[in-house]
Amino acid sequence: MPELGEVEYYRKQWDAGLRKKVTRVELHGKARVLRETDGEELGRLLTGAVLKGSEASGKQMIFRFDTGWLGVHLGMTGELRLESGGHEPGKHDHVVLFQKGRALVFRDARQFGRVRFHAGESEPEWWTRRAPDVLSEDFSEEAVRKFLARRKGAPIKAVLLMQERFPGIGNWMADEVLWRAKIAPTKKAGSLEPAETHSVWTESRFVCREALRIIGTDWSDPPDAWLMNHRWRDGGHCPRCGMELKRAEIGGRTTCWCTRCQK
DNA sequence: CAACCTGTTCGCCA
DNA sequence: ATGGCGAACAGGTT
Repeated sequence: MPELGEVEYYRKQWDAGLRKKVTRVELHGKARVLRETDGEELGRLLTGAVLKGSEASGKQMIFRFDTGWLGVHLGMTGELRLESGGHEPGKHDHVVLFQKGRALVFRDARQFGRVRFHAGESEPEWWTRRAPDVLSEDFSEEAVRKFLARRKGAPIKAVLLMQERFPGIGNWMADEVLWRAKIAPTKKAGSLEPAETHSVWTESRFVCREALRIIGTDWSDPPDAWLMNHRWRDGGHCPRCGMELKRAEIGGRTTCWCTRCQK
C-alpha cells in the first residue's frame, strides 16, 4: 500500500514511543524482511535503547535510537502499528519493540518490506545516500529534464516509478501526476515537450505535497476531483471530463488514465 | 481455483 | 557500460 503519504502516516504511529525506553525486542527468526541485517545485534542493541526521533524520505523511514538506527521500508504490504503492552505478536509481526505500556510493531504479510539496523552514532550510508526528496530544492526542473532525457526510451509511467529521481511516488501517485499533467502514460519519456516536462515537475511536487498533507496527517481521502478515487472501480470515469477510464499494464504495473484528457 | 496487488531487485538482452 | 523489460519474491484478497 504505502507511497509517500502513507509512509508518513505510518512513521507517526511510533511517535507515542518517543523518548521512551525499549524494554524487550521480539523478532520473527528467519523473516525475509531482515535480509542481511543481524537480528541478534538488532535485538541486543535496541533492548534498553531510547527512541530519540524519526524521519521519512520517499518510501523509506529511519528511527534513531541512542544505540543505533533502525531503517524501515514497507514494501507492498508493510505497516507500522502502535499496540498495547500486552500485544501478542501475530504471524506477520516480524519486529516488535515493547515499551512500558505499548508495543511498536512492524507487520508485513508479503515480506517485500525491509528492516535494517546500523549500530553507532553516525548515520548509515543507506540513509545519507538516499535520493533527494521531490519537495526539496534538489528536485529541480533541470534535474527532471535530464532524467527524462536519460530514460528517453521508457514509458513516462515507468520513469515516474523510479525512486532514484521520484522517491515516494508509487503506482497511484504516478497515475495521478500524469492525469494532472495530461500526458498519456505510454508516451516515451524522451518525447515530452518542454511544457510537458515542466508539468511533470510541478505536478509531481503538487501530488507529493497534497499526499503528505491529506494522507500523511490522518489518512484522509483525497478529494473526489482526484483520479485516485476513481481508478480502481471497474467502469470508473474521469473526474475532469467524464470519459470512461482506461486500464492497462504499463511499466509492469496496472495503469489507469483518461484517453481523452491525456495525450 | 485463478487472477490480482499502492514495490524492489535481479538477470537477460540490446 | 547503460538502459529497458520481465520474472521473482510471498501471501492475502477478490
